[in-house]
Amino acid sequence: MSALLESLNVQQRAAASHLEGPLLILAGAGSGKTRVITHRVAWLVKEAGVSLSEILAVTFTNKAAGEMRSRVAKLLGAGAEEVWISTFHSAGVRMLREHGEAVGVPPGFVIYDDSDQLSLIKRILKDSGTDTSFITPRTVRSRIDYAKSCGLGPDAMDIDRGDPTGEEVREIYRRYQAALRSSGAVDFGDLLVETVSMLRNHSAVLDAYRRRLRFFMVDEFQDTSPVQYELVRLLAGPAENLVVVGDDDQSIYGWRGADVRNILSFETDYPKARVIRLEQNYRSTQVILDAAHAIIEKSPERKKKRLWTERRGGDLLELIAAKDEVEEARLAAFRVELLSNTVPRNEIAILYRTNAMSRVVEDALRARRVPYQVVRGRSFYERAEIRDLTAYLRLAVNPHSDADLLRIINTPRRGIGSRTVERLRSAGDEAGTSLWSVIWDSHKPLDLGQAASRRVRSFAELIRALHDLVIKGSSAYEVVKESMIRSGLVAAFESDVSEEGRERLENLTELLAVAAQREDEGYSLVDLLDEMALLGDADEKVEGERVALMTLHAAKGLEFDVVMMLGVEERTLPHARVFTDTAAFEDPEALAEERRLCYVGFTRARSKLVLGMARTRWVMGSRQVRGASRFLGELPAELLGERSRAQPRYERACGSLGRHESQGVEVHPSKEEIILDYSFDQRPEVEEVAPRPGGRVRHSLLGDGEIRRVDGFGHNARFEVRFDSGSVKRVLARYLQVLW
DNA sequence: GGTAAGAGGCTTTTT
DNA sequence: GCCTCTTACC
Repeated sequence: MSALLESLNVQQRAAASHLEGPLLILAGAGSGKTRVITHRVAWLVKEAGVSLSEILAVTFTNKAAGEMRSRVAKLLGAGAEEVWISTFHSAGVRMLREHGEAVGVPPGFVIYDDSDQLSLIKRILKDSGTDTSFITPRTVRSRIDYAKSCGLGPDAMDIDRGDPTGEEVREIYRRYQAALRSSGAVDFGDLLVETVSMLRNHSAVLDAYRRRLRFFMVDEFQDTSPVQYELVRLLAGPAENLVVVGDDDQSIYGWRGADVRNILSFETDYPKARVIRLEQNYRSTQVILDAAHAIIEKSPERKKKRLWTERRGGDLLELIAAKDEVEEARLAAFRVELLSNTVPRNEIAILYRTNAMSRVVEDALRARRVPYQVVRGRSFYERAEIRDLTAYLRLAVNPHSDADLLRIINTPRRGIGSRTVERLRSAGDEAGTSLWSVIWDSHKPLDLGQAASRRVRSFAELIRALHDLVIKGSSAYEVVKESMIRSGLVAAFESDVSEEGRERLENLTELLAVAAQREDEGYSLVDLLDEMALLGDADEKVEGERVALMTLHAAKGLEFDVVMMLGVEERTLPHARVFTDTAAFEDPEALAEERRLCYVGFTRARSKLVLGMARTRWVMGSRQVRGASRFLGELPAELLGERSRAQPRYERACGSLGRHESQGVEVHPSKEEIILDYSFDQRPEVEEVAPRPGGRVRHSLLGDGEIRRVDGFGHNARFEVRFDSGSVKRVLARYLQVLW
C-alpha cells in the first residue's frame, strides 16, 4: 500500500483513494475529513498521475481553504500551490474576472458587501416612494439574497401565494440589479449566480474550464446552497468526478439558503454515487460525544449515524448556572483562569449564540487580565474610516461605483451637501447612468450653482487622478497611499487631536501596511480589494496565548481542548427567533437548526465542555427572565459533574409542571423542561484542582507526585514536583493532570 | 451646508 | 443598551 494511506483508517483510506465518479463522504464531527480531502489530493497526484492544476477543492471559509492549502503543501511539497483551493465565492470572483464580460460583468467590477447592499436598497426604496412599514430594507435584502442563493433572478423569484408585497419586492429586485450593473458592481450572491449563468450560457467558457479541471471536491457540503451545488455540478459535468464531504448534523446555514437536502439528495442526483461514512471520532472524549449524541439524536430527518471514539471516559460536563449574564461571564472568566494553569490558553474557547453576547465576557476577562481575542474578522474593515478609504480605492478601480461615490463625495467634508447630491442623482436617474458619468463624462452643464459646480469638478478630478494611477499600473501600496493623502482623509484625522482621531489615523496606516505586505506577495490592488470583500468572520486567526471568543457559527470547523458554551437557555439557544411573535408556536425547522448548532458547539471540545446559563439576561435594553435550554434537559444526568448535578437541583418536570415565565409568555408549555434552582453554591465544579503547593499531580510517564512550587501561569506554567519515585523535577503544567 | 440632539430600530447566525 | 438616521436649528 502506498505510504500515503498508511496513517488512515479503512474508511478514510477508501475515500482518499477514490479515483473517478461521484462520492459522498458522510463525515461526522472530528472524523478527520480534512485529512481525507488533503490525502486524496495528494493521492490523486502521486499515485493516479493526475496533474495538480486539474484539481479544484472548494471549502466554506478562507481559513479552511488556507488550512487545506498548507496541509496539501506538506504532503506534496513544491508545486502544491497549483491545486486550486478556494471558497465558492473566491472561485466565482476568479471566473468572473476572467470571463465575466460575457454576462455583462466588467473585469474591474467591485464587490458590494451587505452594508453596501443595504444602502443601495434604501436608496431604491426611497426613490420609488415605497412604504417601508411593510417592506423594510432588511427584508428586501434577505429576500434578494435568498432568491440568489437559489440561483433565481427577479423574474424567476418565488413569491408565496397571498404575499401582498411580493410583486413590489420583485420590482425592487429588478431595479437593484440594474443599479448594480450600471455601477459595475456585484454582490455576494452575484458571485455565484452570474458565474453559473456564465457557465450555462457560454459553452466555450464552460468547456475551457472542463478541459482544465477534472477533479472536484466540496467541503462542508451540508452548507452549500442550490446555486453553489449547481456551480460544481456544471463544472463536473458528465464525467461526474465529484467528491462531496459533509455532515447533515452540522448544517447551520439554512437561513442563508444552504439546503441540507443537497446532502440528502446527492444520491438521487448521482445514482452511481458511492457513499462512505466516517464515524470514528479522533477529537473528543466519550463523555463529550455522549452529550453531543443526546442532543442530535432528536434531530428530525437525519442520516443515522453514531460517532465513536477510543478516548473512553473523560471529564464530566460542568454547568455554570448564574443569576445573570454578568455573573455567568465572571464565573466563566474565573474558570478560564483556573483552567489556564493546566491548558494552554489558546486551547480554550468561549462560544456564544450572538455576537452581542461577547461584550460582558470581554469585560469579565479583562477584569481578570485574561488575554483573549474576539474572532470577528470583518471588524477592522467595518470601521468607518477604513470603509471610507476603501471607497476611494474602489472608485480608483471603477469610478462608476455609485455606492462608493455617494459614500465619500463629501467625506472628508468638501462642501458638497445633500442638495447638490440629490441634483446629481436625479441627473443620473434621468440619463440612466452612473453618477460618475454625470460628473465626468456628461457634457451637459449641471444644474448647480457656481460654487457647487466648482467643488464637484474638483472632486471629480481627484477621482480621475486616482483612477489614472490604476490605469497606468501603479502598485497597490502606491494607490492606497495616494488615496489616503489626496482624499484629505489623513489631513482630516491629523487635525483631530482627540484619542479617536489618532486611532483612526492609525487604522488607515494599518491598511497601508496590509497593502505593502500583500504587494510583496504579488497582490494587485484588485486582489487586495477582493480579499477585503471576501474576508469572513471566521477567517481571523487567534494569535498567541489567548482565549478565543466567537459565535457558534464561527466555531464550525475548529476544535479546542476546552469549550465553554454560554447562554444555554431557552430563547438564547434555541434562539428566540425560533418562536413566532407570540412565542406560543415554534418553527420546527428553525428549532432543528438550533439543535444542530448546539451539537456543533459541543463537538468542538476535545476534553472538556463547560456550559453556562443565566437566570436573567439583558437583551436589547430590557432584562428578560430565561429558563434552562431544553437541550440541557436532554442530557443524561450522569454526564454532568456531581456538583453541577446536585447544586442547581434540577428537576425534570413533565407536562403540567412545565411552566416557565419568560418575557411574560409561556415557553413550550407542553414539553419536558428543567426547572433550575439558582440559589446554589457558585463555586465551580473542580475548583479544588487549582494547582497549589501540596497538591497532587499525575504525569503519564513519571507517575504521581506532589507539587512543591508553581511558577508562572498559562501555557508556560511550570510545577516543581516531587514524584513518589523520589525524583524532583520541574515540569510544564500542561503535561500534568492535577488530581487535587 | 453643517452640527447636535432626539427618535427609532435593533441582534441570530455570515460568504 | 447602542447605533443609525432624522430633524431642528445655526
